[in-house]
Amino acid sequence: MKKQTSDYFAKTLEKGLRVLALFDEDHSSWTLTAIAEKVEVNLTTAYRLVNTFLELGYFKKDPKTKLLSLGPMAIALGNRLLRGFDINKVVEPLVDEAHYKYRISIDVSLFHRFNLVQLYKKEDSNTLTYKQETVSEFFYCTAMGKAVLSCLDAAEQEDLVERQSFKKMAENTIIDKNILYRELAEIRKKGYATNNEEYIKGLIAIAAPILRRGNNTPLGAISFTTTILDQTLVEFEKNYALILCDLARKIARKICNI
Amino acid sequence: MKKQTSDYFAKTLEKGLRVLALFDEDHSSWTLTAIAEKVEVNLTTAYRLVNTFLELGYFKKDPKTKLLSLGPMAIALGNRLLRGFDINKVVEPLVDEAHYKYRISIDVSLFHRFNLVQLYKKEDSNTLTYKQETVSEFFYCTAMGKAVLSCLDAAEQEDLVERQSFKKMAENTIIDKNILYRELAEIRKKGYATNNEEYIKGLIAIAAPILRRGNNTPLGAISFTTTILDQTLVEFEKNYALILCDLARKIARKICNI
DNA sequence: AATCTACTTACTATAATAGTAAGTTTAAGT
DNA sequence: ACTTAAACTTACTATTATAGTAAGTAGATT
Repeated sequence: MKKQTSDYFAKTLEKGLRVLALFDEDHSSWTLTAIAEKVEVNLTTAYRLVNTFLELGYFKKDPKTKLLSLGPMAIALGNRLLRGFDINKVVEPLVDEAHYKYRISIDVSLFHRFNLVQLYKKEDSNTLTYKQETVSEFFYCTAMGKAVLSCLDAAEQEDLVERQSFKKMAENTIIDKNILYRELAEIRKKGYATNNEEYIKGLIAIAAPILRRGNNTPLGAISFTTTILDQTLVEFEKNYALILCDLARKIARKICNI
Repeated sequence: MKKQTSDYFAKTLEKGLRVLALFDEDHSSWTLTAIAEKVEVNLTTAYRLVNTFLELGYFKKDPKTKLLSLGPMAIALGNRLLRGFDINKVVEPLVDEAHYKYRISIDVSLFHRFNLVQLYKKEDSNTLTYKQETVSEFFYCTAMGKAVLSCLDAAEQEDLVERQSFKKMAENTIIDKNILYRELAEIRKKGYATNNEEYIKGLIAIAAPILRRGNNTPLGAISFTTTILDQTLVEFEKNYALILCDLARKIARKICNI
């Protein structure tokens, strides 16, 4: 969080966006009270925001239950936002191609303000899957997170590591900073990171950083995911590590200018 | 446009949403001045809104050109909005299935406040395509528009017809209201509408209304689109009209409660 | 160097919003 | 059917955020 007390910051807009961001596939409807609580605004303020969304067609309200959910205009906006993002035009076809060729679950995220923001995801429909956060702060226990961490300079790396919760997510979660630092050094040499059931039991992944051209700072990361029911991590690495790193470089080359 | 002078309408939020909605695949970057003009706000106001989006990560700004484009948070929002809309969960698989089975371009839109808002689209990648608006007010010259018009009651139908511009979009565009009314009556009987190069030269389509259960008012429409390079309208109708109407009914059955 | 254009900042009157509190509706329990 | 509680809606104002004017700055172009 920054200052945001500047003369040039529209607070009402920020609150509105926070309301809008409450809605996702697991939370497709909300009560007014819940919105007011989550966004931390007065009930009347929440009412005004919600009413604005209703008037504009972004929300709809069940007349009986008063439950609020997204309306047609929200979809139109969602469509536009995804298509209006120039990177998507580049990343989508590359990811789709690899997905159809190798039949694996692929995920591309951008590194942004201490978060990994999901840009594009392609899942194999015949495999187990897991709920992916669109904005995640789990750098210490995910392949993508470690991939990004590994190629930050020392100061930034430490800064980000210090922000981690080091909560034990699964049996293999690394909760010792020193072990993590050692692994990060190795990842940097190898060029890609692994997730050996460190986030969710049974879930394994490999991920490579997508590097900015020139200064080699991480722009984001790409990961391949599967489960131990399908193959072992060793097999997975042997089969796909090269392809993964190659794809990461391809994407980096195409989106030099962000 | 409604009153919107109510105590319970957040004007700043509305303006912000108007700014956000400027971005789409054809307009992925804007100058501040252009935004101020389009949204019809003072330059300073535009600056404040834009700055808010920048602070929050929804926009990014090219430091050299000052051009504004969407940032990672906008993608995250786009993803959430599309996934948070419960109807999508129902419509997507049905449309995808039909698309893969018949290899045609399918478009599902919702009827909302005198507009058709695109909900989901699946295009055949090997055919010619056209720029599709996510929100369109062309009811008189599109198959989906006519499909929706055809099943409104007399008063609403007239209301909506009166709102049309009747601009000559292509050679076959219907610009005579009486001819349109006659065609709408026929469409109602047939159960689906056609577009015989009335919107864009070479583009043909068939569309069926998606009807609310119970009162039979139109909730939206579904269309199949192709070009005259691929088949004639007569062939297209013969091949797909039944499938189309069937799919419309299937979707209607699933989304009874919106 | 001069000029133009587009962006950024400063300042303040005005209009928008936050918050309190008082209605109102709806649902559930008696 | 009546009572109560919870959630939503509306009314009212002090306060604050925002709009708009205007001045200043940076970058590009001549």
